[in-house]
Amino acid sequence: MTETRCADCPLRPLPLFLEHSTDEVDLVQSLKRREVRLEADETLIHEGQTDAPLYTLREGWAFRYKTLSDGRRQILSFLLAGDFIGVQQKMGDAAAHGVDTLTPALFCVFQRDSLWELHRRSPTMGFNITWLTAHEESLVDDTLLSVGRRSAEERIAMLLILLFKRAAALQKNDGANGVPFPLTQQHIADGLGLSLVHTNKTLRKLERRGLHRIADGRLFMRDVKALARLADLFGDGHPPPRPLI
Amino acid sequence: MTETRCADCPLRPLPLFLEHSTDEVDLVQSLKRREVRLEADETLIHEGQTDAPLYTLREGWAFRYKTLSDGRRQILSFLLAGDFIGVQQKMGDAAAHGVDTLTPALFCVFQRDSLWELHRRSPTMGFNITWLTAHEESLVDDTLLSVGRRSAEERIAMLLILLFKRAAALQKNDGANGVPFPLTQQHIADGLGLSLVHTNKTLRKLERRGLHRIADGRLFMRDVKALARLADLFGDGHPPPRPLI
DNA sequence: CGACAATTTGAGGCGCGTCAAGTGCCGTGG
DNA sequence: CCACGGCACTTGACGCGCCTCAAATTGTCG
Repeated sequence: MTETRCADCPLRPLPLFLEHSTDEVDLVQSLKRREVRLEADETLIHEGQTDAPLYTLREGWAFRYKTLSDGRRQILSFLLAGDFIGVQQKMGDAAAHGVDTLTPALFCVFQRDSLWELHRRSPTMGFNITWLTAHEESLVDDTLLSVGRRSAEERIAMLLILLFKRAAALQKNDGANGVPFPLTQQHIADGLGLSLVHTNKTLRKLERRGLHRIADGRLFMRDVKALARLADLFGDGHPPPRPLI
Repeated sequence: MTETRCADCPLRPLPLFLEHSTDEVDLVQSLKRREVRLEADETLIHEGQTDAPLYTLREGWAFRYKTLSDGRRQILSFLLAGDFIGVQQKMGDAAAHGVDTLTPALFCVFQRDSLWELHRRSPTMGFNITWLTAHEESLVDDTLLSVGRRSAEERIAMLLILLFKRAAALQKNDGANGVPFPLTQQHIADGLGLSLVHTNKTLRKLERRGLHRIADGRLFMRDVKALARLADLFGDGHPPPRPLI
């Protein structure tokens, strides 16, 4: 099976992504080692694994998570095409979190020290990476605000809005026909610090009120205004990220 | 009042911090604009403020937070000497979170675009910054796990351990005589997604069990083992960060 | 000594967790 | 073809952890 060259990366044309010089693309190409393809519900990085490489997510959905020793799990963030994976742990260090797929997914693999190489050979790309990393943190900040201070209804409204925006930005039609939504209610619960049962009851309540609809693995927004009001979003949440490549 | 030169920065000798070439220190010095000194309970960055500069925290304690429109507040992370502030927002963007002081504090101020300048002129420092940023995120990850999945007792045990370690790393004596602890119970509550009242009751329970003691603005660890067991820390939590300069 | 903030404690209630069952939708195999 | 098991989703009953309300206590500073 032949691998995609970075120059032909299907993500590049998306309006979301930055333009890069051919030099920059060549640099990234030279650092890329291989690709990995996983099915849904497989794990890319085990919690506590050492020396995990760096990845970018090319296709599909995944998520980062941590678990306590008795099995309680917290999902830290959801990963969509274009996201960066694994910057968090310093070389030689144990991974602080696991990464599992939600759908079949394709990852580009980079050696751990190519992070340094990238900085050295292209400060521009290096700068973009720190910005991307900072943006990732601000997503976690948002989730922390939700989990710490929002009610179950508010948390779910927030999650739906944010995921819808991110997913819609990756497709042509701006989500008018809904967006793919591969999460189970268990994932939603673990992402929001709720129990499965309460998540179900709250989702149904919002759906019965006509705020949204989830069916056949797709999410449809029925009343974004009402959801945004619930989530206490004044403006429009976050501007979309501008990932590398 | 005369300002400290970076070469004489009192933080540099601490074992926690990386060594840097004189070139690197000179570079940082050239980017530094000025210093700001605040009292306790003042705000350095307002939520939603645009074009906030970059800061490093030289002395004192502070914290990052977000609030909902009805006043509910979530503290995202606590800031100690050596921490970096403000990488999160892209230039020209509104600050996604506020920053307040807990104690009198001293900040070094950098222009917003010196982040780019630093990357361009010293890839090494640029690399360190992305790593620092990633480390900051992993702290937030930890808090998110606590707030989402730990009980009140467990959350407080976790917070005490982590703050104790960070504070102890900044002083000579390894915390045998306690460490400074300027948080009020309201700060603890807002950092852990708890109410003030419940925070108080839980703190007292742990204190009566002899696990810790807070008095006169200092924190003493009485039974770290028990606290670590409560917090479900197998190893020793996180390795200390290696900030710039 | 009075004002005010931080801490402490009690009483009562609600949101969300846990337990338990049931439904619907597959995919597999007899 | 239907029986079957498994998984996601759904719903009800009940209990507990944490929230809210209220008030007292302590310490600090003018």
